[in-house]
Amino acid sequence: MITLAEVQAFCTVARAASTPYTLLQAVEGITAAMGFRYFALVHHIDLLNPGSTAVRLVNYPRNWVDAFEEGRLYAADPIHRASHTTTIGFAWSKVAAMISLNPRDHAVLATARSAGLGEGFTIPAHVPGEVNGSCSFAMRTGEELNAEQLPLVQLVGSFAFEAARKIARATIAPIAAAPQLTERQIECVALVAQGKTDWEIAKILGVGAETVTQHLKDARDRYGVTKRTMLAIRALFDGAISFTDILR
Amino acid sequence: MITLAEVQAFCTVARAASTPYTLLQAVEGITAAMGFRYFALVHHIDLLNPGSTAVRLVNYPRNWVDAFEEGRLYAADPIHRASHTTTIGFAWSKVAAMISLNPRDHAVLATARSAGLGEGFTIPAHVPGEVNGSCSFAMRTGEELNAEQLPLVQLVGSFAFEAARKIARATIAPIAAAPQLTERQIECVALVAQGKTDWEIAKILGVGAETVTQHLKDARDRYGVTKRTMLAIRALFDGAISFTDILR
DNA sequence: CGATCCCTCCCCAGTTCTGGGGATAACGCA
DNA sequence: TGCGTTATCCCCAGAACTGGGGAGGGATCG
Repeated sequence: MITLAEVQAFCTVARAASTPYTLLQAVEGITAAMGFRYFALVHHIDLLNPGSTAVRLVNYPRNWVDAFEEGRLYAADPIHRASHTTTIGFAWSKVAAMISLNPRDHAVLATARSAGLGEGFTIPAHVPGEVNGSCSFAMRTGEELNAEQLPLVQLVGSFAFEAARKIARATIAPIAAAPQLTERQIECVALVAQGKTDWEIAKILGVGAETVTQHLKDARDRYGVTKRTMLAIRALFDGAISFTDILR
Repeated sequence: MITLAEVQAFCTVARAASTPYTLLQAVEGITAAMGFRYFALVHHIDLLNPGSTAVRLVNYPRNWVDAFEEGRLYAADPIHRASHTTTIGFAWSKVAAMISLNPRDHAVLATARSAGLGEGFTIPAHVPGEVNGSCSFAMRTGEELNAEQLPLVQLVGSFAFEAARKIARATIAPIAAAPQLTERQIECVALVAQGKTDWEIAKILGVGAETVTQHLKDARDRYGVTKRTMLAIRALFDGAISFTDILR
């Protein structure tokens, strides 16, 4: 049984880790200390740039990893799918109650079992605008989870993922400084992000359609982009608008 | 100083709570036990929107809540914005290092302080396809956080939010079940998010422009949207694409 | 006072999207 | 074998966007 003090120590180490290798060692250590055999700290795919900035620390059995990649299971993996429906960790044995499993899912789970993966616990990690991720810990086939310590396992998973995320993010070049939009421009951009046309935005704001067109023209200029889609995404990225503004 | 056992007890109670009131009482109790005075367990949505059934358990000072709603600060609240950039809890004093604060943000924070809200700690909660949420705990002005116990506070926040989410799930309309796009569709959407035209995307993918148009047509259909801007933002929100795919 | 910024409105030409309607071929699944 | 899904290509008409140009009024600031 792991203690809170050990978790806090791991937290400190993880937070200070500046390379994947440092973090990997820390995760290996705490995985064993928690009584687990395997871990997988991953972003759920990055189809466009595989490997580049995506988080990926795994010590699963080799034959399972191979099967996973060969079968392109990352998008369909039921554990990953289940992790997209919750904010806290869950035991793999509870997955059937979280999502509906199709025959293919059962096949995936069976393959995992035959590769030596037993019961596991997965902590989801989502940030709007980032590929979904998760941190999983697993036993060998036949061993049982210690339900008592699962809250601590969840903490470890959260800290581990955030540490990996920070390391991955550090490798990304900073984007150009965010220009300041005027209030009116922000209102227009927020409505653009909702898929409104210039005419609709004009009605909503109570001004002429040409005025809206002009505000968006100016806003595009400030960001140095030529498409309203890019405008919306840049504004979203630097916080000029938020998902909260857009989706209801 | 709260103990792990107390957190686990709260976890059990929260998990079993079936009404907002039961949960509210549990949260009130643990808030005090952790040495906090205030809590806010909320979905980040338009609070004034009538008929909204989102999570909302708050005991912040009355005058702050009023100012918050009157000024429609929920969308711009820097604490909420900061919570959209991380997977783990953070102290409010660290917000300036997480996002860039504009004059309006400083005004919001000043208003909060003058309403009696001191230092606080916020645990983000995001599920793909659902509105963002968070669980915050705050002290009175002048009191200090106990850094030692923040990991436990984070656990409490996570469990509390998930419990509230479960209670509200029956009544919350998800933004829409996140549809699964095909690989090709995702590639097209990612390039759309970069501001590329159909013709440019066609060149990049080495297919005809009509094919790209068709993929985007299909993708829009799956999300039930009519504009490519909305398509890009929805795909971004539920993790089909990410900012790192888009911005260099 | 002039300079600068913001909001408002207008015109125009060309490009790009969007929503209809088609079609063919490959693949896996039942 | 047939059925569904995916990827590829095609046509068209109308709506929407984009990048030029210009102009007036109000506010602020030095």
